[in-house]
Amino acid sequence: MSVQHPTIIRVDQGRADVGGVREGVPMTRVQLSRLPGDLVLLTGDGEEQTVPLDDLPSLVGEREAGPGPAPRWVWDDTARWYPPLLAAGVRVTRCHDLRLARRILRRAPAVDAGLLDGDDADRWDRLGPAVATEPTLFGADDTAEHLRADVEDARQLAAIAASADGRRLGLLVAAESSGALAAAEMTHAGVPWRTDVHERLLVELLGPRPPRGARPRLLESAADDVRRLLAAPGLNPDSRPELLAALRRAGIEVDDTRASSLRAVDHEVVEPLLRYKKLAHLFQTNGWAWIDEWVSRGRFRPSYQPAGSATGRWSSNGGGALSFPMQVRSAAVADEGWVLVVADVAQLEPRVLAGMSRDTALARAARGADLYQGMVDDGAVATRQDAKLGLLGAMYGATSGESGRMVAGLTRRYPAAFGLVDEAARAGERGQVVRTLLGRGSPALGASPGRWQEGPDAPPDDLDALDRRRRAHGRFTRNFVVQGTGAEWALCWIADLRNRLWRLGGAGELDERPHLVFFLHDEVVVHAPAELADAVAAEVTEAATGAGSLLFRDFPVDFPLNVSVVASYADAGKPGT
DNA sequence: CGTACAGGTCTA
DNA sequence: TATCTAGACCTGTACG
Repeated sequence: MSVQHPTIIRVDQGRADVGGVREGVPMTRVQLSRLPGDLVLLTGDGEEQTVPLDDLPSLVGEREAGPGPAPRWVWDDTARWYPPLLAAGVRVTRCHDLRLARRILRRAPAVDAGLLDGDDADRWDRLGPAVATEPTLFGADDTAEHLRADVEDARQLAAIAASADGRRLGLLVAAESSGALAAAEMTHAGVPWRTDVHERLLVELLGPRPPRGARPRLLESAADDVRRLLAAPGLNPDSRPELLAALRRAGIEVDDTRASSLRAVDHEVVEPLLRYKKLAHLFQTNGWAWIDEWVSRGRFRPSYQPAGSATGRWSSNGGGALSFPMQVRSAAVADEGWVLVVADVAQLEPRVLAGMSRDTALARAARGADLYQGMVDDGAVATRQDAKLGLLGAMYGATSGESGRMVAGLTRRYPAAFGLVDEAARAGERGQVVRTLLGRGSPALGASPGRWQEGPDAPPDDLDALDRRRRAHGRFTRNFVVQGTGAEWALCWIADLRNRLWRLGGAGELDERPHLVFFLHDEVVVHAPAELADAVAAEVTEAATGAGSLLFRDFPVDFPLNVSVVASYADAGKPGT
């Protein structure tokens, strides 16, 4: 029934091990399909087997333990299958996430979409991400019931094999699937969190925890100061109209109540008002209620959604992992005898741009720890700040101002790199699809999840609006190729790192060994026994090198890391980008 | 009454 | 002469 394709990803340099695929060793694929009545259908190697859902963890655990190589588990959604396995203490080496892979293949320009048609194709297309819930073996949610993983797997493998971009798409799908494993594992393990430290911080800044619905004491006193200085006794500072009116009455002319606008005003109310806003934000987004909801058993467990944004970057739908505020990072503290190894890539996207455009001049500037300084040393720009402005302008599509002027000058110096983003922008303006290095396609012009996407009044009839829209889409596609390829680099990085950490030692479960606890675009946090700190730091660095050679093969681009070994996340050194 | 949006603040 | 990318999430307010 199942079609066997040896999906071997050749790794040309380094020993990066993205999908857990070792060179030359064909992997056995085992497809898991949910059947009615709490049953699971296992297929693969031409065999079929039906087992009760409850038996799955032990079955998977045995295959993972050996003696032979662990299979690649093929399932509809990692977020649906993996949390229960983790809860049962079972770690999986490799998988193929059919939902994520299908989204990639559906949009990939290099894939023949017809090869993805067939039984239940529309249901596969509509499959949304499983919501992270309690790690029980499936709830009442049966949206994926009856979907045959083996049938879909065969379609996807055929589509990849037939594509001119097959090697790259194969790598992308493997990396994406590994990322999904890492995401589930990070939510499972969680960031070590000292609630007592967090609460002490809250009490210090806000006062004791107030009863439900009330403001904490120091927040209320900031509000009182504002009311007094504006002579507005009943003012609710949370209400924009009220606040704006009160400011005007006091002779303060501002168009909005943003902190940056207020800072420009010379008036004694500014200080308490800014203080109020800062404290209110802390109270509302990372206060006691946040602890209640997102911290359990000493761990902060945000939920990640791999490829949640169009570019392939992860998004988050709970816990706010994407805006993990600096202010409370001091509560992220390693366990006794353990450390946090925090690593982030310096200037990821400019480096990725140098690699994908094979711009030798920019790659030369990227040699070393500071790409912007490299551009200065190269004589391309006068200052580091100019280099940064120019590069960011090129990647974001700046046309005016200081940034826009820098772009013009740098285009002559780095024609390949700047030409690549320019071409992506022009393609987007023409309404064409662009792709990342590994072949992820951008959403079509009308289909972007924007505010105007559909409805009878969708196409603006005036030409100005239409033109603005096309240019905005051009800026989007311009950024898409770089941000998306950056996301692919990061995916390869954590996929490889995840396996390196597992091999690093220990015999226990995932959270008894060095393991990933946090990932955010270009930064990772590993929780590890103190005596393994140096080894972890080395693996993090080697994984970064491996990711570079996976993406750019023989074209040399440096990806230097800032690595800190710390007790508390707040102590991690973060040199500016 | 519930939902949608606007405006704000945080992140890379 | 001008807003230069991608997100989450909170509140108050307008709307159906």
